[in-house]
Amino acid sequence: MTNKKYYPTEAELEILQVLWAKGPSSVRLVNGILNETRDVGYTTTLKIMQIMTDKGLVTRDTSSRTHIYHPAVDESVTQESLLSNFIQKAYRGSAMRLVMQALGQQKATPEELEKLKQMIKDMDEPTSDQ
Amino acid sequence: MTNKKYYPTEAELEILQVLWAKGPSSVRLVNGILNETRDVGYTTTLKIMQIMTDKGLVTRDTSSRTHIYHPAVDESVTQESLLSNFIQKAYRGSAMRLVMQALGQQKATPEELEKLKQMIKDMDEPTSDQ
DNA sequence: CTTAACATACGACAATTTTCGTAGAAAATC
DNA sequence: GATTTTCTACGAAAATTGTCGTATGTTAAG
Repeated sequence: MTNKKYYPTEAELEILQVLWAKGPSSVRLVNGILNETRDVGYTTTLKIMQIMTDKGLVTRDTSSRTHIYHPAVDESVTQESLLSNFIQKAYRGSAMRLVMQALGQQKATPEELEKLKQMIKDMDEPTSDQ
Repeated sequence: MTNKKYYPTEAELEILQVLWAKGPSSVRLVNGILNETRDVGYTTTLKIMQIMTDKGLVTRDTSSRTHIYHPAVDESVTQESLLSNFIQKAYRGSAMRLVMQALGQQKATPEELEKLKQMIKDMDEPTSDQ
């Protein structure tokens, strides 16, 4: 069932994170990494990755016996899509409120702060305005 | 089953949003508001609110026939808890990346921008540091 | 008083997601 | 070449969440 647009489920997202971080990988490798943080059976991971193939979230190279899975959706695009859904559900659409809370929750590196300042400056003085 | 700490599910969160916005309310009122945006049966809403009572997400005044439900968890606390979970799941813990994307996604009012600048200033020059 | 409207309780079904056992083929090891 | 290991495929159970029908009682209307 290709074509439709899917939100990854939680387990699927976990797998996508691995693929985004490590690049194209086998089921065994992905399962190994998942098991660093929690117990998951090998066939469980396999099954979910097969489902993800059906959904079009990943593609796979089946030319050798051990299939190699590639992420088929972009990390940023997926994150933004999940984010806008999350903002709706948890913050009734107020992205700013989320930003404030997120800022309060974590320390930023000097580089990040610099980038932040720049973004805010840009929002403050719109370059393409009339 | 009181005592344990629960993440509200999506449907539960929707109901909490109503209670946070409108204050203590009856099932009928909550269901009415939910039906402004989607179809939900009355007993569906009732059932979920009963479950929420068991979980301790709401309390209820049963002194009159029509029970009045009160939110039992704080909006900000709940949001922050959901947020930190979301940052883990979707951003591998990088709150800053989420902030950047959220900022790019929405316009801010001048007041919000001002508050943002202030927050960043505070992060930049920690007041209580040695 | 009888009937209709409205409330809660509860059980069970449905949909979605996660889990894993088992079968069978291919590869590696002994 | 026999055995063990390592794959994929697949079906089906388990867990979670959302849905609603039905029973039953209470209040309001006729």
